[in-house]
Amino acid sequence: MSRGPLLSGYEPHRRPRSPRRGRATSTQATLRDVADAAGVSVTTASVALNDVRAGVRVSEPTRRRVREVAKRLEYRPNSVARSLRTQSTQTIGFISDEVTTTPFAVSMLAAAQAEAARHDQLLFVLNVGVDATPAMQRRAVDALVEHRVSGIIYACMHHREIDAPDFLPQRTVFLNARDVTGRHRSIVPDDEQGGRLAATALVEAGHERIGYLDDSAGNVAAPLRRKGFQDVLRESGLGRSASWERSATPDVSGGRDTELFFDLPIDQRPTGLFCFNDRMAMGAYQRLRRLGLHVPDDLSIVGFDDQEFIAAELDPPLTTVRLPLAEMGARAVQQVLDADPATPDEQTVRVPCTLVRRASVGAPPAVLEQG
Amino acid sequence: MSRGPLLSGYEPHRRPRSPRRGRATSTQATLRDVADAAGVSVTTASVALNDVRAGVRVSEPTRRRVREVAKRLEYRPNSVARSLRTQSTQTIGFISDEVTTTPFAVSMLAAAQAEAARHDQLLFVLNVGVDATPAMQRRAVDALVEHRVSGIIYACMHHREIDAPDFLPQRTVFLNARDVTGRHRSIVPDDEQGGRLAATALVEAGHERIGYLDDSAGNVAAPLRRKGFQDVLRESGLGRSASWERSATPDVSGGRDTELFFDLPIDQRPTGLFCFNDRMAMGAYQRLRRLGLHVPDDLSIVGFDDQEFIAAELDPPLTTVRLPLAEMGARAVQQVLDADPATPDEQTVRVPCTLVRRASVGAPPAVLEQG
DNA sequence: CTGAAAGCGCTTACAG
DNA sequence: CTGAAAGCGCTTACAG
Repeated sequence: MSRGPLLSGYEPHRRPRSPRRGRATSTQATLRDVADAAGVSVTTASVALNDVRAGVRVSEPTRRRVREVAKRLEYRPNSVARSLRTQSTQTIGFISDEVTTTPFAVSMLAAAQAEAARHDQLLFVLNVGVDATPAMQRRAVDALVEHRVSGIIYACMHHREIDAPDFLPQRTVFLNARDVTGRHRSIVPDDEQGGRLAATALVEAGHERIGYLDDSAGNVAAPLRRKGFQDVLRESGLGRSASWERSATPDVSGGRDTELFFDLPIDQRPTGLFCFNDRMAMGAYQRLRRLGLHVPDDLSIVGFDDQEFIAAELDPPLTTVRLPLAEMGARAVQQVLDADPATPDEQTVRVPCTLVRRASVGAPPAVLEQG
Repeated sequence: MSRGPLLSGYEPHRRPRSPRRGRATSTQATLRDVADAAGVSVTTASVALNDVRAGVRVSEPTRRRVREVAKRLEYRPNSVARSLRTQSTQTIGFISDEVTTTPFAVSMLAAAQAEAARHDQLLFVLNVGVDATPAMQRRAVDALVEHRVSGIIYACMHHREIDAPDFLPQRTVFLNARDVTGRHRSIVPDDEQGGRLAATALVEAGHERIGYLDDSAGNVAAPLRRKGFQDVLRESGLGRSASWERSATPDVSGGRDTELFFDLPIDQRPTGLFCFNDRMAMGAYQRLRRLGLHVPDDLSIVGFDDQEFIAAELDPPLTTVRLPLAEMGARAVQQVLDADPATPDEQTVRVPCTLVRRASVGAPPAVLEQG
């Protein structure tokens, strides 16, 4: 029954309505077109194509015929009509606080989209700046609500805490941000556990004096990472010294321009350093280089983020903690689609980080061992 | 007329239909709800809210009343219904060949979304891998077509040439890719002009022997950049030598592991180097460093891409050519929305690159001048 | 197994 | 200036 390609002749429409129908150009075939061409009712065509109660609702030959016609006419169901009828668009809104703008956290988006596709959902992606006014945010949310998305994911580039505005629909989940009102579910990385990972990597390599280059910009991740880091040091019975801790802007210049501990007597300086993020670590590399020092011979370094094009490309490649951004993105979609609201104590999901071992961690300098 | 917040009482629905309507929870108000509460017909409510022929179609007092009620009920028009009726979803599909996955070209997406918002359009974002089979691509396109997007943007991470599959709707535009069938419009960066920019920067700094580290991976941008580069050298009356040209994989290792020209006699080596991209330039930095050489004192370097977190963060910061990704993304949306199909010779839009001057270009080493 | 009918929530001629 | 009616393209009781 292959009567040639695209839009070949079939029985003319019985439909008397629009005279515009020349069918010359590529008007999309409707379900009615299919039904007419197959000689069945629209009801039957619908059922046949959707396989509702397959085999019993519609006879197999009819089903086949409808499907063949649909194929021949290149029928594509109109999900707009379907959505209106079923009161369900297969659609999720993804609002981002710059994640689409900054390469940094884009894997959240990619993973969210992939997970959405797995559930036959499409993603509307909307970028509002970090500095968006409430009015701008509201406009973004409204656009999504008007399109009747089944839920909204509000994603942030950096782990943040947010006082959720009240114009957000019930079915909103925060991604890489925690809603402090507790009204919405939140998915965040487990920064504290990540900090533990970093410290552990250094401790296990034999370091006993470990410094920390902290963030001075007030990221909510900072105290968490620091806590995990310090807990491990304490549990390992290692000392701490205020002179081993520094803080700076969380970027390359922060890492490069911060004076480290090389003014300390050689037997009192840290032999390992944990940096709040990879960019600071990159800056620390640059500073060491200017000092004629080497990683990891003179100083072992652990970063945070496993940032693409940085961590793996540094010389030597950086050992770092990887944020579970992809998993977080996927989880966000699952949460949005998940019917039952989480119990209160499950409102915040913390996804664990992983350690990526590369070449920036080595044993402590031998000369210092005996110091 | 502020009768309290959300869903406060108004005249009960005359609508006898669904008994499900408890209105207890947050059911979205419909236009009919608004009309009932305002004591007008649905027609009038629609016209009042949409400002059709403002002032003449509906009296000002009526208009105001309807709007007040709409506000009180937190009415949000249902664009699904509107789309079905008007046969126009305000929606564009953005299919990406990994752009959402790789931080690299994400600004195309961000700019496209911003431009779309400017036209009251929402973007469906879909990521298909570079290695997606035709069947997978088709599924992505179908999903978009079923949602009746008004057009599709097919974005590629790297400048490519594509033989457009025939299942793409007419209104598709390629972004960062050229459709070789000529059936669709394409927006690409002007790599040749970018190559000219790079060469010019070096020539103007006084370099007379300029090397090129080319891409060996077959990127379509490579011959274009090389041509622009070489044209400028020729026009400047500078010589060329095969021994000044190398090619390697377009990443950090490619730049780092390629032997440059330091085996040549000092008065015959290039004093400037143009790298196919920033990552190769980053690799070249690393190699020079191992050789104990400095940028730009020993070698001036120009990259390509102005890649975030790399170009500006290198030590010294890299002079490079910036791809007009944001402008390209915005143009793509304009093209999709643009009713009149371009004339054949306008099928491909080439957007110019810009030079970003930083610190990796200096004068040629003095010692070599006299060579 | 099949079809006629209602209705999702809008917009837009059309008639008053 | 206002409203009743049709219809966008589907799905889904409901009745045969």
